[in-house]
Amino acid sequence: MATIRDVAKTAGVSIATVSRVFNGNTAVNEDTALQVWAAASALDYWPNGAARSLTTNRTSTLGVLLPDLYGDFFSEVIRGIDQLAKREKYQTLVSGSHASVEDVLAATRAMRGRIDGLVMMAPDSITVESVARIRRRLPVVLISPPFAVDGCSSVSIASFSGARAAVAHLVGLGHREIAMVAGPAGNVDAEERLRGYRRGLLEAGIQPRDEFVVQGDFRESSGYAAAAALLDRRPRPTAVFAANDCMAIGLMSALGNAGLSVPHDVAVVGFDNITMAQYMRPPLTTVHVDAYALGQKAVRLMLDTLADPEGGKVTVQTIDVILKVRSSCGARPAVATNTPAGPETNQQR
Amino acid sequence: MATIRDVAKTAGVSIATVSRVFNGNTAVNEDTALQVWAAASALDYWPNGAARSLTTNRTSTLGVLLPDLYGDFFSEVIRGIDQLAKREKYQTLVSGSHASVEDVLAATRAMRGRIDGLVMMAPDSITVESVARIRRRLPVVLISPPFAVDGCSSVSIASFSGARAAVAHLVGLGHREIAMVAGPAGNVDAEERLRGYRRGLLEAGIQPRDEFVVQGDFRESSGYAAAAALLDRRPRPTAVFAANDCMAIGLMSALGNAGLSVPHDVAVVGFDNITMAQYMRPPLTTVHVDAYALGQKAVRLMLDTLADPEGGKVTVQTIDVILKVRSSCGARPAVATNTPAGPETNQQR
DNA sequence: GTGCGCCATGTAAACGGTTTCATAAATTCA
DNA sequence: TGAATTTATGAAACCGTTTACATGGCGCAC
Repeated sequence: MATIRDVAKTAGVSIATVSRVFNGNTAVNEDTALQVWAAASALDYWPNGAARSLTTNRTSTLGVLLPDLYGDFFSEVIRGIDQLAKREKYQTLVSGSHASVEDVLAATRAMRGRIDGLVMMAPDSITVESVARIRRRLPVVLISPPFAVDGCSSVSIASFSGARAAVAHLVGLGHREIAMVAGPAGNVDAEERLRGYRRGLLEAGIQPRDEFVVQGDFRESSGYAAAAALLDRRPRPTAVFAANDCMAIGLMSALGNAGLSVPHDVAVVGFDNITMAQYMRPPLTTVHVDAYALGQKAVRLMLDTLADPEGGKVTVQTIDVILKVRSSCGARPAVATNTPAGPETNQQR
Repeated sequence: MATIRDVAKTAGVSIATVSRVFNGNTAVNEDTALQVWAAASALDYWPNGAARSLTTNRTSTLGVLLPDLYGDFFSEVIRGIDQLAKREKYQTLVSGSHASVEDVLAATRAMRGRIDGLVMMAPDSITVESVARIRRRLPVVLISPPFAVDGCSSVSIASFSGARAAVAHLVGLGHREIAMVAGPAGNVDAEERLRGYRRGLLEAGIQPRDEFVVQGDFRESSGYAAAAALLDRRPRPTAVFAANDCMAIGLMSALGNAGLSVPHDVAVVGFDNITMAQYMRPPLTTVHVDAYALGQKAVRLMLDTLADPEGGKVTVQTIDVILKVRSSCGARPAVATNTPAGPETNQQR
């Protein structure tokens, strides 16, 4: 493995000159530079990243911490992060499945000295204190955080307004008995969506009932299970809003098995607009979340923080969501035409 | 930011002792160690990764290069990689969207000194020479490579046998006019699946016809477009094998729009078994590829390579695939019962 | 009681770069 | 032509670790 010294010797210059050629900020004689390039190329030399970050105190790497790497949603977030980071000449050190606070702290410790900043979607159980502690050593940007942290920019999903819009839409279609499959307790977005659901009802002059809210965990199986509970309720709900698409899909599956037709017997609305949503029969009406933009915005905020060291400028952003009306809510005929190719998806492989 | 020197001073020992405490391989007096831990914790100290890798020449980081980060398939590969890497105390430096050889070389350059090994799914246009050049400085494990490279272990998908099985299954259902929507030229898996398709036909005593093969690009829109071409053929195919699920989905969509029923008028079989496949109506018969296992195996091979430095033991593995029969092929009634919750999926959020 | 070995610890030299500062050569200007 | 300035380069310090080697104290056998 050739080092800067080897290149210097081959090119007949000092290591300082080689360094200057590779960094390009200080003037170097053109001929000299050419010789250095030639030597470097002959030896297949490229500066060692670790050594470089040791002196410069910069790594050109962003840490990314996610609770999971599973499924459409996170996959898109990562893609957004990776793409912008790459464009800005940053690498991404990714780590998934951090269930506990201890996990998160261990992961950030392991990253110490390897990253310039941390983009984090923390587990629900995270505490302000832990994040503040990480923030003391590193710029941190939070995705969908349960609380504000001094010095941390963050980007959230407009869960509240999305849920409210979903409910308002159902109300507009004539529904009064609207149930909800909620997400896991402690999860910010789950709670915001629940809050939005209640607000939506109130705004329509409908009193929310506790027995119309069934607790789920964002997974399909919990949506499936929720159906049984909801079908027992009297009066029986004529519409169900699920806190995410996976649960909505499980719910629809269970409703179908119970011999009920969606949306005729029960209307269903989800949240997230994962790729699958449009392929359901009937296609799922849902609240669209641009996960790719979410990832991109997080990186953008990180770059801002990095550019303005200790500037203390903290930005709190929200990703807007929009109701994507398909057939599962009954607004359009249940027998939908097949989606034409292209417009809604272009997944590869 | 506290350094090892600060800790040494606070604990009243030398930096060597602190280092020993943190590495735990050399004996240190228990009381001394306790003092060091106390000092470290008080100062919130943890060894700087860059400095450490500079001396040890190890980074505990694996580089991951993928052509894209989009969709179910890659998302699962990454998850498999991340999970095993994490368990083995490695971090993962991920980079997606590398379309050209130049891109790949630039990415590996940028990773120099930051990773111990590289797990790579190279773009189709990659050359043996480029990979060999990377291999000269780093352990490399290839995913689905178009060729063997000296010193590189690799893991491939059993595309050939999967395709053959898919065709055999269609033949078994009585089909003789079986068409194919092929993947992009130059892609190994696409070509292997085409080869398997042809072999499957020959084994059934059917002469493959070139006009029954329509070129696609793995994207849904190309599957959609392929339908028109195939419906013009005389005799008209009674079954179509698509080189991946996305194209199969596009194809089904187009067939539906053309007023044809799947599987009654045309049977369809895909490849990959992406999450969506089971939700199609009719649910898509496809060749299941365990992308998660693919990622895991790649890391396992990398760990082997790393453990046996210059041992030269090169392993070439294949991920077995298995035909997942659902309804789109006509083997089961097209009016499928809805999937019960859980068994086939458990996606979160 | 002397010598030997072992254990715990400290000293200092790497590791591969960047960057400050000094210096020599080349250029400008009066 | 000589001083002043600019330009190109080199020498050396430094970044935060690990680790080979040195050292000193202590227990043990003879």
